[in-house]
Amino acid sequence: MSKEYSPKDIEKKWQDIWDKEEAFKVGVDKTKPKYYALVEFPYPSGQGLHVGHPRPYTAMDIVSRKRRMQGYNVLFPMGWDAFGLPTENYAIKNKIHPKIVTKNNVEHFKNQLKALGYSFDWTKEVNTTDENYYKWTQWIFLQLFKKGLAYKSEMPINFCTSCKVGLANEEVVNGVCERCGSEVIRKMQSQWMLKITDYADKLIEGLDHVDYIEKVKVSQKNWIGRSEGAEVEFRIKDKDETLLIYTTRPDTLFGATYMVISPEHPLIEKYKAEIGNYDEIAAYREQASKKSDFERTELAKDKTGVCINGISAINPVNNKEIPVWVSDYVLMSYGTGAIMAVPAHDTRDWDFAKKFGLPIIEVVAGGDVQNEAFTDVATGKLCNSDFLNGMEVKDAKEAVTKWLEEKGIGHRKVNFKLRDWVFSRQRYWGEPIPIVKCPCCGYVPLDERELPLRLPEVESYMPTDTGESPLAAMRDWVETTCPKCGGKAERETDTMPQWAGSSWYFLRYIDPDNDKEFASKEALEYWMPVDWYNGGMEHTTLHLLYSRFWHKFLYDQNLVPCDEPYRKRTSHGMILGENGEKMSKSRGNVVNPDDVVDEFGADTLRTYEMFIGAFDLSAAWSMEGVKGCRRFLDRVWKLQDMMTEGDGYRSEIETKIHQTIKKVSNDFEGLKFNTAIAAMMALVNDFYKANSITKDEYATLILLLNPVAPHMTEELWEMYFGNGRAYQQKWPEYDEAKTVESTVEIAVQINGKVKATLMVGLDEDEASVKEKAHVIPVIAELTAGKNIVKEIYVKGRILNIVAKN
RNA sequence: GCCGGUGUGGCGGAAUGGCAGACGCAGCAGACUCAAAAUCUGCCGGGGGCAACCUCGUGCCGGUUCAAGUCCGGCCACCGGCACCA
Repeated sequence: MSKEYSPKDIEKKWQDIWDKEEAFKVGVDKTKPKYYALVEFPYPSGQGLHVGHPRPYTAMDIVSRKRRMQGYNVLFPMGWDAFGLPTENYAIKNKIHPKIVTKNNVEHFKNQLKALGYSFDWTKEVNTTDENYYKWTQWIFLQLFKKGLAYKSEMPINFCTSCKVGLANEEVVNGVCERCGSEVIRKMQSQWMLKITDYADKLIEGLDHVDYIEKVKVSQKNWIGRSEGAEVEFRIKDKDETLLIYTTRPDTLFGATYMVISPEHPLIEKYKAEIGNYDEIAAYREQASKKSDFERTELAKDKTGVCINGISAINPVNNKEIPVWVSDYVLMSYGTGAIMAVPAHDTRDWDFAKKFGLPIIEVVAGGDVQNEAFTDVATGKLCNSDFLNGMEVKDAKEAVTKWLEEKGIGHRKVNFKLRDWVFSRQRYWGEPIPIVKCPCCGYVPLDERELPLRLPEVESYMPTDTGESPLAAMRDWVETTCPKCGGKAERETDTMPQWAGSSWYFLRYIDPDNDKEFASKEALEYWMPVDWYNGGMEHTTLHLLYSRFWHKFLYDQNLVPCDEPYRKRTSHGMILGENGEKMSKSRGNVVNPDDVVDEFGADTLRTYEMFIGAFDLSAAWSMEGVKGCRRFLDRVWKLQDMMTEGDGYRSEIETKIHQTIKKVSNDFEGLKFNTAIAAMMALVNDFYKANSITKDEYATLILLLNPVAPHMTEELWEMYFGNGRAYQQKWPEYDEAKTVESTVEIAVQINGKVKATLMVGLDEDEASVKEKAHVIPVIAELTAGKNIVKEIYVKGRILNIVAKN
């Protein structure tokens, strides 16, 4: 009898061996095909590894290990996205430098990851908070600045009235501060912005050339929100003034019965003197600006507004005079901040018109516009629209746009929902922005040779009362000289957002110790693009979009060899608590991976997380399920007691083995780890039924299972096969011809219902199969005296006899 | 409101339009044991029948097809994201 399977004895042993042998260290090797597998690097929080982390890591570890066995040179790196708020908050609370907090957390995380046996190349480890790393983050920022893609702008920020700090959008939950629950107001502040909107079209277009799961593509496209329409000028009556609007429905121009401008629209101030009810409008604007995000969403349905007295506009298509209103449902930040309102064919305009008794004119026939806005553009023809009458919406849109362009009162225009990226944070624990503000020269970049611009030691990490970064209090750091004129100047005190470091980390992995460039050309040429990147859906419109933007910019500067960074992108589902709810301390349903490893072993945790369900869907944790996976590994372990003297695959199980190799190989690539493991379980069950396994059969099983349960399979390999390590072996191959049985059981149906089964040769001809089927007593009986209308034979699967009375 | 996803046994979940429920969990029975646990073996959707079998069954209603969990049309429920984007 073999000794008992004891993960505790085995797992540490192999982790140490892999370390010592530098088993997964890679370099540029042009004799082999390269494969770059990437998982999102974690934020090293104080809580340590969550049971959700191992799911994507194990998945990509499996792919990496399999690819190595298939002869690829695989880069599978790991690092730390370590700047960020929780660390800073922890530092404030406990008066420990964030650097120390980060160091401790990273150490803890790394130990946990090592205990799970991942085949990361730890020589490529990066940490976004290392000077030698953020030096290059700053360097890329300077390139963006030099190309005019980084600029400073007055922007409203989210300001917590209680904490007195600026908050990122993600930190505002339902209009209140995520940390203290106090009201969040908008406050104007000068912010660094990145012009991601310049890349809006490229970011959409690039999606056509990459293999991302559809969900991700759709989300990114929706987020960028491209729309095609026209800008149209409306004359203001009795003034040498026009009001420019944006519309996606120029075809409905004849239905515009009033106009609406946003409360912040400059027109109001410009004609202050002529507006009869200026005070009323100013009061409305004041009220609108005070609305918190929470109120804005809550009150979204209830339209408010004020008509501007003394100002009216002329609809350019029919010269009709129409009123101009002010309402906060028109946003200054989109389009031109002014719209033409077509209540018959836009639900928001319809709501507004109904509330204020404005006329509703139908211009696309097909609905009942007095009762409901008719917004269907697919059906319906134009009416009440002069030269557009009778046209389809699409044709009318084109015709009227041409007409506007000819008359010089309008033109085609593409708009995006995507806004420029607010890149400033009034925080300590982030990359300092390498810019100096000089009273003579304006914003001046640091000389690249000055990088990295290090974070200074500060007394307090607390943001100041004014909402400035704690760096602002460091006068001796702030006060500097202008790199351009040498005069007195001040450093920028805002830092970069957490998304900065993660926007290019996959490039640094390639050549992490390079002090001349962020990575060498040669290494970039060899490794890029990332072949497969797996990460969370929650990063689709943030990290994933930001990093594509940076990468496209670097490509345009000739600094990287390809325009899209990731060839393939997949996403994993969340791991929920046993009760099906999101794991959280307050719900008391958190599972600690360390405990699972301790009780069952890392291989069991890995197997379970892959077996738990479809990889892209969320799945609830089950301790009973974990036990089942441990049982499976125990059964594989104990197969050693059933080993027979013979080698090769025995004929009675050969087909099953070839089928299993095929299924496991394909399922690993298709992220169907649960069915791959199920197939191996089924094979193991067969060995138990036979109560025997040959050496070669065992070897194949061990290698197939190696990517999932690397420690146990290495141990077994060493015990029985010895020749090198399991991870160094060739991935098992299957013979397509041997994956099919020569005789198969088919179902014989009558009128679609199974009545019997029949063994036939796979290549047996149809006539012979039919003949055999009709001899079956049940079939003969049921078809007796009936008219056989037709018989359908699907090779090796089914014979359906359609019989009628 | 818009976009996306998911609905299959007691549970997690399998099924290129071709025998629904693979594999696992739980449960039941047997073997081993003084006994229990562990392990091994077998059974395991509902209803009916002594039985061989019959019959119903993949959220709901309809359709296409020799054949539908799968395709089409119309709903419902739950989960996630976005949200006055003209």
